[in-house]
Amino acid sequence: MVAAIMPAPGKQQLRTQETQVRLLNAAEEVFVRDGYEAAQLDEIAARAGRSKGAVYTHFKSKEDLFLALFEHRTRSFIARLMTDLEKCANRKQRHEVFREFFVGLAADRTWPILTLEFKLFAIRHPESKERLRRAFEMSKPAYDGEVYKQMFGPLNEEQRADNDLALAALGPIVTGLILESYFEPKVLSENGLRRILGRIFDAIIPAHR
Amino acid sequence: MVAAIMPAPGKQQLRTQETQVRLLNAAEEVFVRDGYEAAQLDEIAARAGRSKGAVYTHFKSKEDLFLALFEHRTRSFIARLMTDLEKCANRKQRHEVFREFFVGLAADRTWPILTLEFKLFAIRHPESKERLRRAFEMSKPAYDGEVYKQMFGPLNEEQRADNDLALAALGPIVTGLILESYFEPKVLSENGLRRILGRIFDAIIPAHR
Amino acid sequence: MVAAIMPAPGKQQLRTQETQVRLLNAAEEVFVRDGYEAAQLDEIAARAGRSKGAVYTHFKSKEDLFLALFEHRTRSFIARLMTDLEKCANRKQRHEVFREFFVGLAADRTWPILTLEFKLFAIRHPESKERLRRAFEMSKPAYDGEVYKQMFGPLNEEQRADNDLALAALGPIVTGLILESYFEPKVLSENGLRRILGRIFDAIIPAHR
Amino acid sequence: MVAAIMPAPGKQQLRTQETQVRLLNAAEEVFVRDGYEAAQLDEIAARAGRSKGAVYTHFKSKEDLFLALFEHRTRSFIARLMTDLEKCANRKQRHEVFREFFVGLAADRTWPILTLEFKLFAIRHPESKERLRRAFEMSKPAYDGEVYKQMFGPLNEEQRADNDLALAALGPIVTGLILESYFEPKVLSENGLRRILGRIFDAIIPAHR
DNA sequence: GATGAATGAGAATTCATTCAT
DNA sequence: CATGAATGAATTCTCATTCAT
Repeated sequence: MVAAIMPAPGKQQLRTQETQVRLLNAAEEVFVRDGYEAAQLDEIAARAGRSKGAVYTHFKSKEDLFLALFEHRTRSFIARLMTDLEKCANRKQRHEVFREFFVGLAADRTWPILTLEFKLFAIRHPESKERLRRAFEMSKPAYDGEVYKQMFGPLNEEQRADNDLALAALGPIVTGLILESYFEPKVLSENGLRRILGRIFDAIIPAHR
Repeated sequence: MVAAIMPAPGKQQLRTQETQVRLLNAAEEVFVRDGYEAAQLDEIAARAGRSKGAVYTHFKSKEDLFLALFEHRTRSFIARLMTDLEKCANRKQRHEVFREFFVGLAADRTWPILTLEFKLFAIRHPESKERLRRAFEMSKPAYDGEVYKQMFGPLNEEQRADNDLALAALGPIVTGLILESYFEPKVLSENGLRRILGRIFDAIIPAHR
Repeated sequence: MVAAIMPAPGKQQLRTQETQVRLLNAAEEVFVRDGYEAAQLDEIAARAGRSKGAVYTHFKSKEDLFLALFEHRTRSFIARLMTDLEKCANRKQRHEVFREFFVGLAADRTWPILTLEFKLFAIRHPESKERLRRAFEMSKPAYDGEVYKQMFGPLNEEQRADNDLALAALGPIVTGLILESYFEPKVLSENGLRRILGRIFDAIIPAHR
Repeated sequence: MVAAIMPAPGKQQLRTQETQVRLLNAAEEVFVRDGYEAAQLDEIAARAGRSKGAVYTHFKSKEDLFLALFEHRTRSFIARLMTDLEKCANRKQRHEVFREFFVGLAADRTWPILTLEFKLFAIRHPESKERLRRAFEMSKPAYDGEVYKQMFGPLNEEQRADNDLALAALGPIVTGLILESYFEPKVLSENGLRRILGRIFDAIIPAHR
């Protein structure tokens, strides 16, 4: 949409854009693998096929890169979820799709671990509060407004509170379990993970009534 | 009982012991607050009222201190759980106590976050595999042998597998949720946390039959 | 000649090169004055008019800087000797020049002490064997091949062995005596040093036949 | 002789003395192997079967231990040489014994390397001048007075200067060559070392006239 | 005299960040 | 826009030295 009102990008701009994308992808790999603190800009740049300096052309600092990455991925994540939900014809289907979306998070640790790193960062860097808050707001819209109503129907106050609590718990539960499955794959295989996630989902998210 | 066969500790030994305890306590505070990477030995020493060098009298390195801390706390954790369970008269009580123990983890983020840091460390430092494995083994005995049988009664193979899966999931779930409640206390209050933990426990751990 | 086929070096490259040279010169001063262990990168950097970090841009470690310095100086040393020898018209002149080269080492302690430090380092850091060996090989070519024959003429096996022994002894003898003359300049003045070096040379290196 | 005027040492004193000896022996090993700077009091103490603290009961500092060691070994060295020389019946024999003593230094690197370390230390620690001077004086008496005359006979001024020069050179030459033979044993074997030392001795020390 | 816990002044090294080219 | 040399603050770890026991 932004592109629509802009002139076709020149070669320079394409390169710039490509660099951004490469840097973000490389950053994701490295931040997820090593954690925010241990991640080195050097390596991120190298993986992106760029030099350290290029990072600073595009991002103000390590922190900026990290937060930009999180914002970017959050946008995609939400967009994906919304797209999936919008395709649904009725509440039952939406419930089904949402459940599968949740259980399906077991398949790739990238997003959950990135989220984990982000929250640890947020807790430990209260200085950056403002931007963190904004980044975080971004991850919520799915639960507000129309979509919400369409998924859960009309709820009284208590039901609504319960539901919100459960929704807030879903992400963190995946994150905790993904980490565990990565730590002890034998005990918590991807399949086991899916099974337990399903059970939990069914226990805390009220089925389509 | 150990003390009975040992000579009264001299002043030297008392001081040594006190230093150890102080260092471990300080380390816990700092590692939990800042994470392994960002934690500074400097501050740990200062909080313990000792000099940087003293840390190295007692621990080989930052990593050694971290792992020693985890081992120490794991021992206490398991011991506490076992003690609680041993006081129980029957299976029903044991189930009750275990449930409360689990839900009660919501009260203090120290242990869950320490566990989280440990697992992140383990995943990211495969070099230390051997010691990590041993540290981790330490956290399991509660689920083996007598106690296990006394808690869950005789189980067929499938039930046993299911149960083990659920048990393995409990800790990570608390960790994920504690982190979230710390990150967004308004959405996930301690009380909300307890409620949702209870619901999850009941959903995945078979009730007393 | 090399310059002829290379593009004129940019300012960047010039500065880089200058930094290298400055660092090596500073390193030489400090390593020779203080010895490998006591030498501080801090001071080397300061003397070179650069920051500590700059050392690490050019060298992997203190050890790397030290060995690079030795390699560099060895190359110069050998090149100087070879140049001197190549100018000679006949064996007698070569013998003369070689003798003067040897005796002339008395004039500056830098090279002999650097050699001394290198050998002490080599003996005490067997881990670095491979690089040490290579560095050392570099100091030998003068004694092989053409030049050798041109200097000493045809030798039978025993003569050759004797000659090699004597050649191997020359350097260490200078080193030992330079150190002594530095330690006790009154007893072993530069002049005395030259005199005794001459006598030793004449005793162990067969004169022009 | 000192013992003669002292009461028989009590057990305490014996232990004290043993500790001293053990510490000096351990110090010698470690200083020779690692050099002054890299030598660790910890290891010296451990090798002596004592604790770090014990070193400080007997010596004021690392430097003190090092210098005490050098003084001690110098005394022994001189004593050994003097004893050997005193047994001789005539000048020719003395010359012979002295030559063998010199050449025989090839057999053990301990003393030459200790001397080397001492001289490097002296050059690099001019603060300790006074004590260093005294330690060094200790190593000269053999060349003064009676023994000297008995060895070399009456010399005119020039001969005397020449002789002193040569004598001053002997030690440093051994040191340089020992180090080399340790660095490159294949090129400079112990035997080669002896041969070359012999040649040099004969070239610079006037034969018995 | 001997011990070893504790100190604390460094040392090497790392790495985010800057900036001239 | 991209590079990478240079910076320098920060951090872990070392080790001679002290001192209460």
